[in-house]
Amino acid sequence: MDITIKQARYFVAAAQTGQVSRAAVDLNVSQSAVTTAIRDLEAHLGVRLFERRSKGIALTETGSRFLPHAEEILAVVQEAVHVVSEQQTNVHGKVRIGMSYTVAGYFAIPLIARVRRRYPGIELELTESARDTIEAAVIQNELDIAIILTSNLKAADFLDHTTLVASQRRLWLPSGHKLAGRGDLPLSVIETEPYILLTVDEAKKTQVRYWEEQNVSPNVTFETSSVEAVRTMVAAGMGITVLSDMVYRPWSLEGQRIETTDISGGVPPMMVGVCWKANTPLEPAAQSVVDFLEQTLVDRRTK
Amino acid sequence: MDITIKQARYFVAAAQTGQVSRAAVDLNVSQSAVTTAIRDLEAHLGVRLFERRSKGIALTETGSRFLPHAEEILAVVQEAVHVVSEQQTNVHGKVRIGMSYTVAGYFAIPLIARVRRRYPGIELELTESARDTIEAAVIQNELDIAIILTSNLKAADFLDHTTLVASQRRLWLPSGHKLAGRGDLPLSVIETEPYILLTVDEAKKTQVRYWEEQNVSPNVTFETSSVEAVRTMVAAGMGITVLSDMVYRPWSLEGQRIETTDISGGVPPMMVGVCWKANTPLEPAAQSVVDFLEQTLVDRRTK
DNA sequence: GATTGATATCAAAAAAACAGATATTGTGTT
DNA sequence: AACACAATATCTGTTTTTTTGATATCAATC
Repeated sequence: MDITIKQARYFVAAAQTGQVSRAAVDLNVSQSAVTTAIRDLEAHLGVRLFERRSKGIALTETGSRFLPHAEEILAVVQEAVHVVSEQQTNVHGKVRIGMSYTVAGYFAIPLIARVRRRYPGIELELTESARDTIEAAVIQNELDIAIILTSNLKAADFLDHTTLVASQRRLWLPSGHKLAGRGDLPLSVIETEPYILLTVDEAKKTQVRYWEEQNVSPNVTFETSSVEAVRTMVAAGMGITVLSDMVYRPWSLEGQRIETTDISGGVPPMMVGVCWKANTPLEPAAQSVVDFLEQTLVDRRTK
Repeated sequence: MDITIKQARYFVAAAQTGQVSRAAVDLNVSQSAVTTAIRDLEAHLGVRLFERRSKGIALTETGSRFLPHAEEILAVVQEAVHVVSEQQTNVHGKVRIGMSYTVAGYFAIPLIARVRRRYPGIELELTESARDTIEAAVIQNELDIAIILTSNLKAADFLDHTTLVASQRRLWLPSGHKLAGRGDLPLSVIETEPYILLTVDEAKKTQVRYWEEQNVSPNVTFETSSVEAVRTMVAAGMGITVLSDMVYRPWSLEGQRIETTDISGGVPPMMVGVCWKANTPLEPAAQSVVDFLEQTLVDRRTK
């Protein structure tokens, strides 16, 4: 009548390890328990979640759509269990939070929803806008905190910050591309392959920066501000790109697979963090939010 | 090792009906199944979720904190199951959404999180601000849609809308108040009892409006813009108020109980809806979001 | 075609959930 | 104080589900 939390947990473990047997070891149960849990889950949902391969399993397109939901189930359950053991959080007040667009879309909103449930006494006021605008607003006390990319803070002297996640940048390739599955390619491959450049937020500026540092000039054949467009084009074999794991999904909207490969020679990860006005103590409510975000993200795998 | 979805479902049913036996009937299981599920859940969490009373059960403070989380678990599970059965939603584009503060805090954010998971190809841009500002922005094409109180739209001629929820307004009383448990009191009781007035957003204006319609002049002893402050003051016996179920919680932050009573003679419910520029077809992405919101809210109890 | 490294299947055992009957509890009434 | 009433709690046997451990199967590679 219903899927179970256990099924979700086994599914997530299997998806993350890419192997039923390894997931079983991690979960301290037998391999057959995981296999049957996944089989029952698939039967219940009426879809195939994994492709069975000789080396393990790989998410189907449906499976990769289901994965974030399954993770969300586990997160929500954990949070529900947690909330009752905490003594009442009496913090209240208003916290004004700024987020840049990509961060909001791929990262912050689910966290914000959790903050709201956790601190019912705190009123949150959210704003999405460009990084520069947000930095300025924090400095002018128009925002209390900001969740933004912290790698290249402009007003770094006037802002304190902590990092929430460091999301690895990897090379995105269409499935079956000649470079796929090699691992540890040098960044210079983007000079010979057609390159799709994402221009949203400060993605372009960041990329240009580390190209220059490594003296690489990519062969840009298309620029777009839409992550989905990049995904579609890469999947269609129109080019390759380098983007962070935070925005990576293994399938394009059209259902074609996208692979990733590590890049050797140090492409910096994308740093997302929370920042606030330097040398100014935060209001208790804002401090609670910052603490919660740090704490929540500590035991999260960098994905 | 884990709570189960079934336990969450039974708990929610019991909390909503206020009776284990009634919940059991609704769920088509035996009363003992519900009782043991709740007992196991309480044992697992190590807290008491209900007070057992002769007429049924009532949430403890901890239980009422747990309830929204349990509901969230069920919602997330339902959504996870739903997402795999849908064929791929290819909609993409950008949708700019405006929300007023109260709506964002108590209603919209969890929905927005769901929209994001449901339509990964849609980029959402969120803005919170005052109702007037949002209406203007929609008309000037600076926002695509707005989630706001629709009872008193200012620019109603230029905006189309559909209602998402109608949240009943009820009288809030401290536990043990002489008027508690009576049911169907006339609105005129607020003339004799000290009244706490919420001033956030347009709450004040709305209240004044239906006071005038019914020729009632309340005995306002305190005004505040914080819902939590209202809750605390009512719980502490400093006055009573009339607010919608959307912002109602049975316990104050300090852990004191708040009761509600129906009001006879037609206090209008709070209408929350989504609106967009009249006579202008919505972009497909925005249309999808509107459709999703309507559809999601249809089978939700008006709480 | 044998080996390796993975998943799938099967049957028995263990654990969990359920229904139905009964006990208990708390309120209000007489 | 005893009783009736209306609810929840507990107990027991049964059914269902999950797990395990052993074995079968499959695909790639040597």
